[in-house]
Amino acid sequence: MADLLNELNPQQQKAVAAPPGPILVLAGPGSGKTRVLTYRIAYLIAALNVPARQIMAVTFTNKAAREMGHRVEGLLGEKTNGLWLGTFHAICGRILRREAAHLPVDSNFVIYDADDQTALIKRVIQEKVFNSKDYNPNQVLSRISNAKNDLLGPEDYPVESYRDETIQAIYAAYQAYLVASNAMDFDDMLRYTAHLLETQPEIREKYAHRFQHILVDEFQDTNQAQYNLLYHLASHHRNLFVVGDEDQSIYRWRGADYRNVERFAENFPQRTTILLEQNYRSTQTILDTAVSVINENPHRTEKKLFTARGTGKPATAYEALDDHDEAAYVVDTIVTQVRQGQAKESDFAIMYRTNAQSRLLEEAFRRANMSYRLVGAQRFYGRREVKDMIAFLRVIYNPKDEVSLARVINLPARGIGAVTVDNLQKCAQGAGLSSGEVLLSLSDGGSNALEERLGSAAARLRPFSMLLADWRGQLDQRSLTALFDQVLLDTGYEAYIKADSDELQDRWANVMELRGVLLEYEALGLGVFLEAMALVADQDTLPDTIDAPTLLTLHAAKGLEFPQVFIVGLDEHYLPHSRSRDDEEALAEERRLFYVGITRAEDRLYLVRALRRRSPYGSYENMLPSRFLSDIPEALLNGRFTRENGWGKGYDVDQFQWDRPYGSSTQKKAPKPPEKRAQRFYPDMLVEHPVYGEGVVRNSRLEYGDETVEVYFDGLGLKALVASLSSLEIKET
DNA sequence: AGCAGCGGCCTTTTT
DNA sequence: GGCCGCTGCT
Repeated sequence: MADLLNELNPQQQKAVAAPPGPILVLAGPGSGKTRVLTYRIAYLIAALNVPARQIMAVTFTNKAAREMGHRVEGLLGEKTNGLWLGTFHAICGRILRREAAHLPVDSNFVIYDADDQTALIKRVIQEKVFNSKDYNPNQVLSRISNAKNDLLGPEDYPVESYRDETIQAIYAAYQAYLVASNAMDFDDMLRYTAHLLETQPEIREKYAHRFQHILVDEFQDTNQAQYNLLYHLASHHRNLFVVGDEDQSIYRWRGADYRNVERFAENFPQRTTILLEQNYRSTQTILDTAVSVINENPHRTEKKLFTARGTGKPATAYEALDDHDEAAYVVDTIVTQVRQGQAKESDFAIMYRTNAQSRLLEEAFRRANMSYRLVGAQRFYGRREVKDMIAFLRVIYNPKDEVSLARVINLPARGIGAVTVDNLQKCAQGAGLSSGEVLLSLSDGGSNALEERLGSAAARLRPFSMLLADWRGQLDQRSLTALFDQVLLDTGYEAYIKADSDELQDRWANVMELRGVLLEYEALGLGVFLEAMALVADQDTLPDTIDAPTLLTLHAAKGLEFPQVFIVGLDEHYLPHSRSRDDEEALAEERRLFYVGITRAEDRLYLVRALRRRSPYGSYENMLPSRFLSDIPEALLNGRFTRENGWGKGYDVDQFQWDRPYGSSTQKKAPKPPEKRAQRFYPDMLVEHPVYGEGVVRNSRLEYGDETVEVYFDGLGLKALVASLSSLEIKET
């Protein structure tokens, strides 16, 4: 074990070998946070002989958990049986299923994801609210989510207005539906666990005694519920080892509160605080760039970040003509370096503020015939066909699941329309049952009363009710994949999904891929499979084996590192995002997001913006450079950013329709005149540009009343030019 | 009941 | 530009 400590710097050693007790590690980016956590776990097991089963380590992503597990096993040279290592939600799931007797749901509860929540809240709003149009489902959900993160139930929901009263009523009904569906959402998992530990002393004692040591990663991003449950879990041994960095707190919108760091200091006055300031990841120039950005944030304890990695190259500043050009620049830079053998594809990451920004990049990569890894954005599990099949399995597993039942009851269409569904739901409500239970009882012809109440709906529902009962009967008799195949067969889902012509056969391939995943859970059972489906995000399933650049949001980039990093979309309204414009705290968080992005880079950083880009609503808009760019000293940049948009037009905030609350249509944009211009440029034409010189047209398209021409210039690569503005001359056709 | 066509509305980030 | 929900036709 002694040699284990030798691999660490003095500060890291101090943290890893700290005597038991509350420990707060404040760690700058790239300072070996994960390393400290893994070594600490190994140290506890190997040096202090703490049984692995008495250690709990909490991370924010499954990927981080998995990695940490591997690393600990690597250090110890053996399996760590009994160690509780996982995300907050996974660990809560484990506790909640064991302690379901104390919950309003049973241990077969299902977890509702964002889509399920939206479906349910829409239904509640429709049913409960007179002027349902005034209540945006996502807004209401976020209010409910905030309340839950603060451990407030419907009855505690703060009411200051009539609108609040309505939201409170929606919250109450939403919660009642969840319970009736034997379901909970992500926030409930934390809230129920915190509540259990707080109100059930024997449960609290059980876990607080068991877990001698609790370790937490990304502590700055914990919310109130998470803090509370940690506090209770650590209430007996008080060995709480937390690692965090307030400058990397980027989940405030999800209830995260970096003041939990202060709270920790207050609740555990005898804590040890350790600072990790040496960076092992980036060049000094990259660190300086990051610091110049983050230093502008108020109320933070300044850290001196230093590295032994040398000065390095200044960040490249690139100002693209438009968003197409931006994507072309990124791909081109990567292609050039790869071709010249200076780098390999997987060295690169491209980061952006919103998922939607990946589209143009993906297209550019595809055009260049280069593969890429796209993190998140519901790549697989968000697909309709995948969610459909999971919904079937969920209803079979838990027939009370109203949201999943509503999704599949008429899928593919089997003559059960809105009226029939409505009848079923009313009947169920009248009988104090769930819709699924009514269906099951219908299938065995048990209750005449129910049948009578259903009336004509009974006949329409019977075939599906028989199917459902049949599937349920098979649940314990046959393998999961056999059941899956049976559902496909009975529903004719294959023909249905293949009939959807526009997306080729991909959809069916996804269904089969899901079947492949299910195969891995044969031994573990449907419940484990469904929980994994709910809690395992797409980014956790990415094969990191392929040699390709990674596309990801700035949020998803936290905790990762790459030799070369592009941060694109460095324009006002994107970073900082326009939704944060009027809120100082939110703006500070946008800045931290930028900081997180910069500090992912090991060797090279590219800061990219575009003079004009497509707004979320379709039209093209002139952009202003991100305010954060002006905080970076020019000496740290190779290249520079203009201070105004490049189109001579004055910048006018009001031209951004996505800034204005919808509904206030005072300045409805005049529809663009459908000015039809003839296309002048075609692929392979030889053209001359006053600045770039001679080039070959790769592609050209008419859009938004103008012609966008992609021209390949020797030595410069691909440029996207706007024909009417760039005085391109045709030299040869 | 189901489908096509249309208009309004919307997009931040994720376990 | 794209989704979703509504409407009106079959």
